[in-house]
Amino acid sequence: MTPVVTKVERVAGPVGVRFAERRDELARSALQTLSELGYARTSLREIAQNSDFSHGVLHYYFADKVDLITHCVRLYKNRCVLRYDHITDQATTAGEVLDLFVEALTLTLREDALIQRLWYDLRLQSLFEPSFRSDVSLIDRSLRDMVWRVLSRYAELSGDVPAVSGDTAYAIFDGIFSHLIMRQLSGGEDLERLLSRRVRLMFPRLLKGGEA
Amino acid sequence: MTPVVTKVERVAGPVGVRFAERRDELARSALQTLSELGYARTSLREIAQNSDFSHGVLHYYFADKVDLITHCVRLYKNRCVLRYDHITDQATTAGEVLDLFVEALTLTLREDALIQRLWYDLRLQSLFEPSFRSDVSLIDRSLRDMVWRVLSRYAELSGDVPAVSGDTAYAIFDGIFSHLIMRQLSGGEDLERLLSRRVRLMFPRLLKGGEA
DNA sequence: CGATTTCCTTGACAGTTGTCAAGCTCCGGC
DNA sequence: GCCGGAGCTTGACAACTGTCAAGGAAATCG
Repeated sequence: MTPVVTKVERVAGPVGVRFAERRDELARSALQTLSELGYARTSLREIAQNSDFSHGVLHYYFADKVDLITHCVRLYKNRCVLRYDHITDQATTAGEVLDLFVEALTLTLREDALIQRLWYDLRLQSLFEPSFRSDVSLIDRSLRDMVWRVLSRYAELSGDVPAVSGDTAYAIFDGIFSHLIMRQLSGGEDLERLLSRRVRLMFPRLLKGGEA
Repeated sequence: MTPVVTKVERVAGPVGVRFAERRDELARSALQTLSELGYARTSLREIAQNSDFSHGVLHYYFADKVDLITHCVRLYKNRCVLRYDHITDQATTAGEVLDLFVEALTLTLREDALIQRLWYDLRLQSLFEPSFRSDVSLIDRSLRDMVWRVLSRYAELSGDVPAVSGDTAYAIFDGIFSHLIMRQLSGGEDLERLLSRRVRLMFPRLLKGGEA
């Protein structure tokens, strides 16, 4: 649980900015705690305990629990999409697209497995708690678009055309990736190699390949 | 929440059997409540309220909450695998395998979406709560094997060979199916058609297709 | 029929939860 | 330098949680 107890220092800047920055800081801390314990097991008091503040602060900066978690989800989104943004711009060959995509996925698998698990958790919770739904489905769409951009670019540089829709492609890679995340968190080994193999195997199979 | 308040009637048979049957009955009722509210929002009292019994009974038949939910998961497994068992035996052509598989998936999408959502929920919870892990991963393996049997049979009847491992095939169809379940529960329309299209599109692409 | 086991209800417990209000501390402006 | 308010802590609340024990009802068996 790693309770980091540093000195609370008041940040500079106008009131509105300070408020927004504390919100972000608290949400980042909450994101950490949530990713370790999961939605069902995380209380506001636990979140506060793992931050530099006491539990009352959370209601000074957030209206209620839903407000906080919603803000966490929004924060996650920014971090998440960032890692995949450069791929389509930077790559000049189909192989390069694939390499960069695999590299980005590998990095996420290696370093952000807990956050990823939390994303799967919150996405599911949004099916029970409609308050989260709009924020979650916004992220979901942006992930789908990311996958679609990558696949489209890969197809384009291969002189081909995708054989599946963006939704389908996203669902497929989401399935492959989430299963590897789950295996990793269950103590699996050598999953980065599996990830690379599976993604590289699937990409060419998602193109039309000249056939009607 | 549909609280069904019927008369409690004592079942016949020897003590051991009666005990097991009450356990199943309570677990089935719990399964219903869990699938409506989700793991995080379901309490033992809520489960009891939606059954014909009072909340004390649960501790007469189950050691604790984990014991109950574990039993729920086991019950789910039996119901789940049943629907896909006949496919590989019954089908005599590749097209028939595909038809029966799509039909079974469609039925689950249409009638068991809530239970399916619960399965995804509990599978994720098992990543936080190791007590569930062994039961969950047992079901996960049996689902993977089911998908693998279907794909293998499809390949065999096509005079071909699968191009992907059982894990990969399961991950892909799990991704496709779970995304459709989520969309359905978010109020999506015409998803059975999408399901059929996507599964039929993917099957031939998961075969070697004569190439090395 | 009476006694005993089985089954179930009720009520209570200690702990936890989200929420909020009273009040403290300390910075920034007058 | 002092005062107002922003920022934070503390403590309290009602509701809810899993768990358990005492005891009643009902069926079974001698």
